Amino acid sequence: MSDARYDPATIEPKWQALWEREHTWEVSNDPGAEGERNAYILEMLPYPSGEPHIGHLKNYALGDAIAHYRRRNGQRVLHPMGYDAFGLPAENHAIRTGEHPRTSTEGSIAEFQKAFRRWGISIDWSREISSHDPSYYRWTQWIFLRFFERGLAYRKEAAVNWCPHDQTVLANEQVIDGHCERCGALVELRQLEQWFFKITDYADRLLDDLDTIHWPEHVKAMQRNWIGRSAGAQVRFRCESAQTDYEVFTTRPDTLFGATFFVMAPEHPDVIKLAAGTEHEQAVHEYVNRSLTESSEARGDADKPKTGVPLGRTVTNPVNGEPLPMYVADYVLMEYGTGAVMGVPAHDQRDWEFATAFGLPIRPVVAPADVDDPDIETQAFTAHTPDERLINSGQFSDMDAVAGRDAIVAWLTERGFGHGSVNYRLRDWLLSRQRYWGCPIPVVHCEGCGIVPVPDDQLPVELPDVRDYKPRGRSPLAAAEEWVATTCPRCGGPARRETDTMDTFVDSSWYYLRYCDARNERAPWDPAVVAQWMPVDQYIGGVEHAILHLLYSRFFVKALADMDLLSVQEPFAALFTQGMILGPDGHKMSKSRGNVISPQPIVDRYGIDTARCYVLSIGPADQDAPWSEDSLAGMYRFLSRLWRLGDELAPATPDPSAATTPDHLEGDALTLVRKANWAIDKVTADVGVRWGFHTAISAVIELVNELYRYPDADPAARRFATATAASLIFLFAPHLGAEIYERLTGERVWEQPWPTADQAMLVADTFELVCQVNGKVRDRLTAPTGATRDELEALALASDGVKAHLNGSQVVKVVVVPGKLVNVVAR
RNA sequence: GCGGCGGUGGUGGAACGGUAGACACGACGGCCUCAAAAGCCGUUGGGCGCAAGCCCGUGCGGGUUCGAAUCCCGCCCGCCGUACCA
Repeated sequence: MSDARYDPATIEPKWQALWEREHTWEVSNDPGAEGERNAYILEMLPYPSGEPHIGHLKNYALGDAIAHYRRRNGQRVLHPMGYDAFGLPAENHAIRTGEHPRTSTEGSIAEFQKAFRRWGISIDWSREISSHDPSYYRWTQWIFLRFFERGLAYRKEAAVNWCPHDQTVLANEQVIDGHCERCGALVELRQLEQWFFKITDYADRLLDDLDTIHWPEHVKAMQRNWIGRSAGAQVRFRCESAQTDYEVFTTRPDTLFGATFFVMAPEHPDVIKLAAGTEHEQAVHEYVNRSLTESSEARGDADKPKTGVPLGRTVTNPVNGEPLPMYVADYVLMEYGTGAVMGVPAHDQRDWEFATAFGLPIRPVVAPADVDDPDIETQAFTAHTPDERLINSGQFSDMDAVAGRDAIVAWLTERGFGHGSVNYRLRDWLLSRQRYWGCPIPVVHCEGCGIVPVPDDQLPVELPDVRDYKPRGRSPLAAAEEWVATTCPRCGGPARRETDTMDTFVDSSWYYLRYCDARNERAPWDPAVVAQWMPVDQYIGGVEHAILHLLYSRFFVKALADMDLLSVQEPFAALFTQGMILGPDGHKMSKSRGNVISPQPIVDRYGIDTARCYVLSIGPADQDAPWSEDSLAGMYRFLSRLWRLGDELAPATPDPSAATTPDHLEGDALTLVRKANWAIDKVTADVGVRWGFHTAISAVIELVNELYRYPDADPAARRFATATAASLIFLFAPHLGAEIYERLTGERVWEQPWPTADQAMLVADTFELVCQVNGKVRDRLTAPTGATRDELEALALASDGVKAHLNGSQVVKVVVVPGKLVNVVAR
């Protein structure tokens, strides 16, 4: 056995230099050869802040394994890289240190570039992009203008989430439990004019098309919840004294006869007006003011007792003419539905609590089958039971609840009191930010013309340099007077530039399109080129982007497809969400916990191949798993064992036939070649079908263990088995795989087709027959592979173990699974 | 509440109706060595037994099946997402 040492520090740079020199991983946009298939493998682009961490390593090791696997299966693989370079962390760093965000960001990008090369990731560097580069954000602005032209980007004043710490507005998606996603500050509501994308226009398509993509169920579920489609009806209630109609949205039009009151949100514009002149005017004022100053977190607490104040007026229930007292209460939200609800305390828990607190009548109108009255003593009856029917509902009484609902909606529609309707939880995407380090919004404000888009030929609107990055409630850009002051492209008069910048999620909503045609200077992309690659065949990233990035990107693609700029409806045909690598203590890595493992020292000590194999071997790739230094060392030990085999078996002149099965096999040589074919079969299924990277690596370990078990087997068989191990491990340890494969065969492993298992080698002449009595294993025999059911049954019945356990009892039945086992059922 | 995922040795995990615990880590023992490191070879779910072997074991309780970690029903626990969404 070889006693030379596996030294990744000499092997790895050698191959990296070769791949770099030969541009090995670049693909052109020229159509491939006949029969060649294109594949687009993409990992989520990194946000360049500081240095890459261990999560990046796992992400790119995973994507790289897939990319290599697809290439060797004959596909032309697009595997690019870029940077999501705008954003708050760099800007906050600038506020602290005065260093320009561009300087720190580009420093960080350099770290990532270095790391990706040191990690040997097979990237097509000719397509590299960064979102902060004017040659990129020029097209972000161009896309914004296309959205603007179609009314998909618009300005409106609305109650928006305001982070007092970061001094900027936030999208709904960026508010977590009432706190800022970035800094954790308690978010306030402010009435401000802001830019929005009309993502709500796409709610139905975003929901329906989830059925067309191969994404993890939990991610689809999150998106469904977030879109929050509910079907119901819009119903109009007349307030005679105010001469106004108020509409409500309800998912339960079947309970309309059970309405006993009517509630409006404190933010509802008519609340103050309605109370004016009534005895409740003062109380309503106070209540509304209190609600508006309360944090969204405190107000959103569902356990909070119901509060409210009467408005001193009534509305009329259209189905029965009953007057319903009106209230203002903070459990009604202005943002959802119409900002007003009908109170049906018998069938809605919140209404039940409100009615109980205010002594309002609770009238059941839906009853389960065979029950006269539902139990509403301690809570609302909200369950949907089979065959439930309407009661106390005028002409609709005794109807089946589902039929009754439709009948009531039809009745309302006929008389103009309402109609069926659908509501969404999804709101439009608030995209403007009062911050510096982002893509400028390419419009100007002209006194005469209003909002005027910057013409395409004047793009990009470049981000000016400023001295002070500190947010002061308006964008730091507003201080760049010379930049702000401009002329109106329409009338030529004086105008001011928009000083808000875009949410960085805008930048990352289309980057995967730019990769396809990254150097195009006339357009963001050529639709014909994009059509070659899109959609992304396999997207890989963290589950933290399940809603934001993945929903926004889907919206972008649909909107761009509607403009005939794309021919696909979905950006990512398949998605894989990798699990986190936790600290050695089993907790999420964090500086404050002091459990952060940094990749660089690991790579220096063991080499990147060990690190890559390790992060893919700790468990199923979509699951979280803790870091273990010991297991990492174990992986190094395994790669060393493989390397020593290669070193020992490498002939003076490499022989390409080492990669093919030797002839005339018997004994240990046959065992080894069988094991090699078993490993090919196993790794192919694990990587190609099941995404079982950890079991794939285990299979190669088994193959190597087998080689150590038979050190005296025929060298040709050992070379074949070792070359096979190198060929398979190449997906995860590309440098070592290439090194050993070349030393044994003289060939470049990445230019070799993915190996195919020889079916004849997957079955042996004999197998171990498991003999059970009543389902319990009682014996194991060696049986010939082709044995018939009868032969197997006879073998089993004759075995000592079976006979000992039958011990006189009667055989009722014998189940035979050919090639596997015999189960004798006895009584 | 709702939605999604999960519960298997000391640890990470295998087994996708057919031998529970592959593979790895850790631990223990051995070989090599003056010694150590490295490496190599064993043993390693629990209990009883000198042994052959037997019994018990996949969160809990039922069920389907010749056979269940796996499928079905009912619980318990954990994680993730979301939540006064009418």
